[in-house]
Amino acid sequence: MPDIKHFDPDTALDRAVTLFWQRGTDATGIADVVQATGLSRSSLYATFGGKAQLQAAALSRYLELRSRPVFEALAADIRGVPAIAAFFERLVAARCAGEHARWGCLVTNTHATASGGRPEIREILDRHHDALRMAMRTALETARADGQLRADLDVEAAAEALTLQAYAVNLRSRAGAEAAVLLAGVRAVLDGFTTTEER
Amino acid sequence: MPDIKHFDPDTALDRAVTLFWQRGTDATGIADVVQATGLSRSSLYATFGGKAQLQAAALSRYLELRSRPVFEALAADIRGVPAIAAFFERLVAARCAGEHARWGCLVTNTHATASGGRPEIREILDRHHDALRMAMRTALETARADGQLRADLDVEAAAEALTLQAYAVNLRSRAGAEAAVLLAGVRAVLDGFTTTEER
DNA sequence: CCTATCTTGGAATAACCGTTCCAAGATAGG
DNA sequence: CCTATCTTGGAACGGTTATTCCAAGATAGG
Repeated sequence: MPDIKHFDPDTALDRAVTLFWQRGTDATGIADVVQATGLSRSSLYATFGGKAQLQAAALSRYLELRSRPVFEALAADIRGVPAIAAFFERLVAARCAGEHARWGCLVTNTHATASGGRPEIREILDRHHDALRMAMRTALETARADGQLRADLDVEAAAEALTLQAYAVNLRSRAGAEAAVLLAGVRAVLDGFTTTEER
Repeated sequence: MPDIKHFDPDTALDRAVTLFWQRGTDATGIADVVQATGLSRSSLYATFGGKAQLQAAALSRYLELRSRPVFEALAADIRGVPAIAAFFERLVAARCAGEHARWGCLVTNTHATASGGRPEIREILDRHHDALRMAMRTALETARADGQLRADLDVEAAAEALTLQAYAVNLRSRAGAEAAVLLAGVRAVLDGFTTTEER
């Protein structure tokens, strides 16, 4: 009996993700979302229920659609250290050039915002952090099994360090940092983890 | 002949710094600054000239008063790698406990905000980045002269890497990261830079 | 003491924020 | 085709935003 939605919620959510990602969540108004999606305020509120929930949904969708696949590719890459290097090369490239250049990472950006303190948002930030850290750990363990790593390296700590390094790359790229500089920094960390023979 | 100011501009600016640092610049309204400083809107605008300029002044003051002294202490510390380790230990301690716990770093936070794109703000961010990187480089060169570093370490790249690591510590601490985890990550990076005999 | 000149307090303003509401429109089962 | 039920467009709302303005007050040189 009832009417059905005249639009695709996921498509609309993707538009919101783009806005929040590029301009910043706090700087993006509902009016901007209305204009970008083409749908009305009524439909927006009926579907997502307010800006806070829309932000949480957008952040979660960014994590699952933008971050997760890359993390899974890293964890599945059996090359070890070269897999991690490739991850960072593609990360830096995406952050400094192309369609999303200088946008940073929506999750990383959210860390510094006021909304980053809300429990529901915080939970997504932690989920993102754990996902990346675990992927790094898997890649490092593969590298260890292949004898690519220093014997005394703490894999757990190294995974955390690389995850932190990725956050900083996201952050600094938004402020215009050069790709070569970011890559050199990442490589310095990675080189410190590998065996002398590997270098 | 004219009247003089009935307040100390620097004291008022410090109050603004505290607000921007804790709550976030975008989330802090002029009304909040008025209340925290105790002075009126007229005096605020006559002295600082609008929120954008107030933000730039506050960010610059944070850099000179909060960051710069710590950077200079790092550069002046002749211990080398232990000096860098001490820098990070105090950083993590300050970010996770005490008066400013979970506030992050005002400069780091600003990277992710919309205002971080404005040229005047961007210039301060770069100034901060260069200051920390140079301090790291000086400490690393001291360490190198003392034979504490791996022979093939690129000091320039290592300084960038440590600077990036500091940003990530600032960022993640605001989201509630544990001090021990952050320290372990930092130590993993630092251990990778030192000679095997030092470990 | 007087007056030119700045500072100060606080009201006023216009734009914008997220959110709500309701009449009109669209849909699909009966 | 009819109708119950949801969706949609768009106006409206109260609150907050940064900013401006002006009369009243304070200051210090003459």
